[in-house]
Amino acid sequence: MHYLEELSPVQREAVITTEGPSLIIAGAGSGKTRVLTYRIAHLLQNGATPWSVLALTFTNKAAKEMKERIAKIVGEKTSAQLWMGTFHSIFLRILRAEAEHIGFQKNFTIYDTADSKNLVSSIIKELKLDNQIYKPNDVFGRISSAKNNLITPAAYAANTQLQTIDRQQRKPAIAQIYAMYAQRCKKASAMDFDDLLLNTNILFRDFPDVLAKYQAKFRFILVDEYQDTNYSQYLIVKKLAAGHNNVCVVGDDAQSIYSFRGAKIENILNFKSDYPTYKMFKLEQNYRSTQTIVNAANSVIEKNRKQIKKVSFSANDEGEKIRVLRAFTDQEEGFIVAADIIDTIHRERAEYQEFAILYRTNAQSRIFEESLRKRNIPYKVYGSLSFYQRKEIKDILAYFRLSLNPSDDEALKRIINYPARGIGDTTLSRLEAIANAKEQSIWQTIETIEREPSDIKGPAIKKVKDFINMMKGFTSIVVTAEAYEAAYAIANQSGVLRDLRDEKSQEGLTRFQNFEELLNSIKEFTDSQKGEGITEIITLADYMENVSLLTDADTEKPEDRNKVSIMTIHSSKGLEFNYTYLAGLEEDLFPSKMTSTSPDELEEERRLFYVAITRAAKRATISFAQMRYKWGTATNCVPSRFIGEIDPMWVEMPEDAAMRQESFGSSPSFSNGNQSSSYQAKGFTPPAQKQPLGFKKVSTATTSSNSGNFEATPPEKIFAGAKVMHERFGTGKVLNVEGDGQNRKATVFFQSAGQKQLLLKFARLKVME
DNA sequence: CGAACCGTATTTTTT
DNA sequence: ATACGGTTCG
Repeated sequence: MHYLEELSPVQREAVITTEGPSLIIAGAGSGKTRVLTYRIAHLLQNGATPWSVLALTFTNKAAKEMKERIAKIVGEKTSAQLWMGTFHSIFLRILRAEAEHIGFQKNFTIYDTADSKNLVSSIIKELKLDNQIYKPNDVFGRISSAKNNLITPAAYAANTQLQTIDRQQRKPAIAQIYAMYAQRCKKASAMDFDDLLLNTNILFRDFPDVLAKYQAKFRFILVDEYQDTNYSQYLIVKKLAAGHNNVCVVGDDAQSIYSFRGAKIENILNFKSDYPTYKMFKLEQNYRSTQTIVNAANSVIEKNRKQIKKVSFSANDEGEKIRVLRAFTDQEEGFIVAADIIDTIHRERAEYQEFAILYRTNAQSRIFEESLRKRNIPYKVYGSLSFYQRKEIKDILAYFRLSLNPSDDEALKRIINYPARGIGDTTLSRLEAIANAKEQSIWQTIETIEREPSDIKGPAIKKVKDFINMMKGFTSIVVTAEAYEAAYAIANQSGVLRDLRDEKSQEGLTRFQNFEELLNSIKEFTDSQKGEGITEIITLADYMENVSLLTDADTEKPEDRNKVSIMTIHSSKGLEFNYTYLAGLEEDLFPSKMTSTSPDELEEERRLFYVAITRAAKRATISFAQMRYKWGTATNCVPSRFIGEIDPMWVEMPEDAAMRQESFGSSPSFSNGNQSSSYQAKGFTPPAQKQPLGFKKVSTATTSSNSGNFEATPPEKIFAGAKVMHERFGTGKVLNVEGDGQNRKATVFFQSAGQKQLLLKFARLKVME
């Protein structure tokens, strides 16, 4: 029972109180994972069977980490039988088992966010709605949040409140789009992420005996990060917990940062009323960070209204003050951080893996990648473009998906003409129209195409038939062959393999390597399954089930160990580093521009800031830039209000600008002198404009080939009344110019084309003398 | 039908 | 800056 001795008195109580509802409020760095793992280990050692324990997490990473730690205590055989995983993966497993109850086939596909958005997009197009008003992103967001609140299409249409909002926003058709979306998913035998939770709720609501079965099965339920559950997840837990009433939730209201995807902080705040017999355990000691860091974080989070009172404290060293670094530009910020990492490594004998650079938006990663690369610092970017979201990977996975589920329209649309086989948009949209009219999948439509009169021509029919026949070969391979064999055969026979191999560019090579990596991962998967004593053939279906919910850092490789981590604050949650750099602390960036209007959202940003600060064990460093490129244009920045919200007692503010100039001798580059005044005020002279006035080369950012080079006049030289020449429209006269900086627009009258409005940044205009 | 090209929107966070 | 959608041309 030695493990109990490694725990503080409160932690121990939280571990051994296994009966009844428990609420564990776990502040940052309070040993939450340790308590959860020991609690599970304790359950198992006191007679609970592993399959009666349900442990729900938010990320695969958290689940994996916990599994490994439990395996060390109770052995891998036992831990492998736990029902431990993300909400999505656990209920996917249950939904597959119970699919027929709710009218789905066992082999249903999972639409990822991209598939979902594509589908929404095509419905908007089909309804001939203006996609400026009905932005697919927005609409999908509405659908998603409806689902997370368990509002079905019918309920949505009947809900006067929602209807009023939609009408006010001039989007009355959302209910209809939602209904069509749901119907299309069903037809394609597909569920999106939100459906996994929604359909679980439907299953439990409509089939009491199924619910009873799982209630009886799961004697002990544990939920990690309870503050981040949405209504749908909350209700699933509540229903299951009604069986044995042994539910243990762990969370920290101060770290609730996912309300944008429907998380309800109220779920943790109201736990006491949902489970009146609950016991509460407050883990208030922070074992991770210095006193300074904990105190600084507390001084910020105090400013939030909604919270459970607790005193987070640290008994570690007092530590150093939080440093604030000021940079002139975003580039300099990258330079400073890289220099400081090198400095710290030399001075404190630190290792790369002890460092993390955290930021608000993924767009900020690039600058740090560049600055670290320049200094030869190894780094790993987390959660940027996930491996599984790369085009080449999605393409080949689409083949697998379609082979397993011919109804999967999104997969079919993706690959019917990849590699190119002469099936164009016209043919595809005609097929789609027929499929929609007959409420069947595109695959079915193609199979029965000759029997119907249609405006699809003979040659086109032959091509789609060939495609289907090829796919039919794959559908039979898929059920009999080993996953790897099937995958290889499909890649080979479909022509994808050749297409990737033929690509000669550097980019193409990377794509081919990614493809190889995918095949390797399939191989690894089958091998590892066999290692676990599974003797049947491991098919591609088995692999796909695993892969569909994998997203980011699940594919961690050993060579990534000793590297600096670069990631968003969101993905840093739950992690810790000795040294952290929190970058881009500027108004409109952090707090984000989108949130600064509503107080609730601002509180969430503040919690996000709290999460960021508390990632550091030894030293936290904050930085901001005074000028940053946004959307390709230079913008002046104001330091974030959050810097001022930290009690000054724990902060070391930047030194004088004059000093800094000596220590950071880089000369930041400027696109133009527009912002020069603020630099000169600090005694800094921007470099002279390199760009000579007059004509300059413009290479459009949109095409990789520079074939379109054209002598053009810089925007500054365009003024009302000037005669100009345009590559396509010929000569014209400028009527007026409006806007500023790079966003200047000119209205030009061309003899050939009439009046045109041109964004000067892109327009290829030449002033005629 | 497909490549080349232009213009616009994008950038808040993710299972 | 870049990704994507839409349009035009071969």
